[in-house]
Amino acid sequence: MQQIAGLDAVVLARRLIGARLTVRGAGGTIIETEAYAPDDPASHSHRGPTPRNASMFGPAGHAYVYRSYGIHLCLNVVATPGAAVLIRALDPDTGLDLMRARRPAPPLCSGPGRLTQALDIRPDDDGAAFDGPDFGIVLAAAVPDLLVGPRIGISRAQDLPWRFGLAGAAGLSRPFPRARPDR
DNA sequence: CGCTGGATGGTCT
DNA sequence: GACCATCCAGCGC
Repeated sequence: MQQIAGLDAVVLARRLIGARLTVRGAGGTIIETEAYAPDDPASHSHRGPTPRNASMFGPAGHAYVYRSYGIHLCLNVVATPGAAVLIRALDPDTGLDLMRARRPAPPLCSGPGRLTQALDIRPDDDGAAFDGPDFGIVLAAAVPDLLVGPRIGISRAQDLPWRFGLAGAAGLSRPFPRARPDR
């Protein structure tokens, strides 16, 4: 995808807030992301390429899909080699019936595991292009007000403020500690 | 509200 | 054998 190719993971994580994500006819507005960098101890790419994280070292603008806690899948957008952005929450507005059928109990898309279930992300989506037939991303026309905070659910590099949210959005996976918008 | 523990499986030490 | 980029139900306040 031309607009996001080559962007640093932190820059991309910020730019994806407010963007529109669609997967096979379902989707909505991205309201929460996290950045993972190559030299980042919390990143799967930290120790170099492996079979699991191979797509993190593949083309930018493609998906990195991995299984989390043996149960859930998580969806990332590859940034630079070894760097990716985790999509943590969506404000769903398209294909709501599809999503509700896949996830009977709300919330639909508040959390990385929940949104992959609602969007019917599958393990073989790993490596798929976001400008391909199944996935689409359209960046926001204007830069929205962002919330910034530490990443969720990690045990290392907990101090890095690499979690981003859309200010005022309902449906964040968790509140941001910091009350004030970043800009 | 908050906290705790179980589910569940691949990856890495 | 340990460790998770998670979610949910159950319990106590």
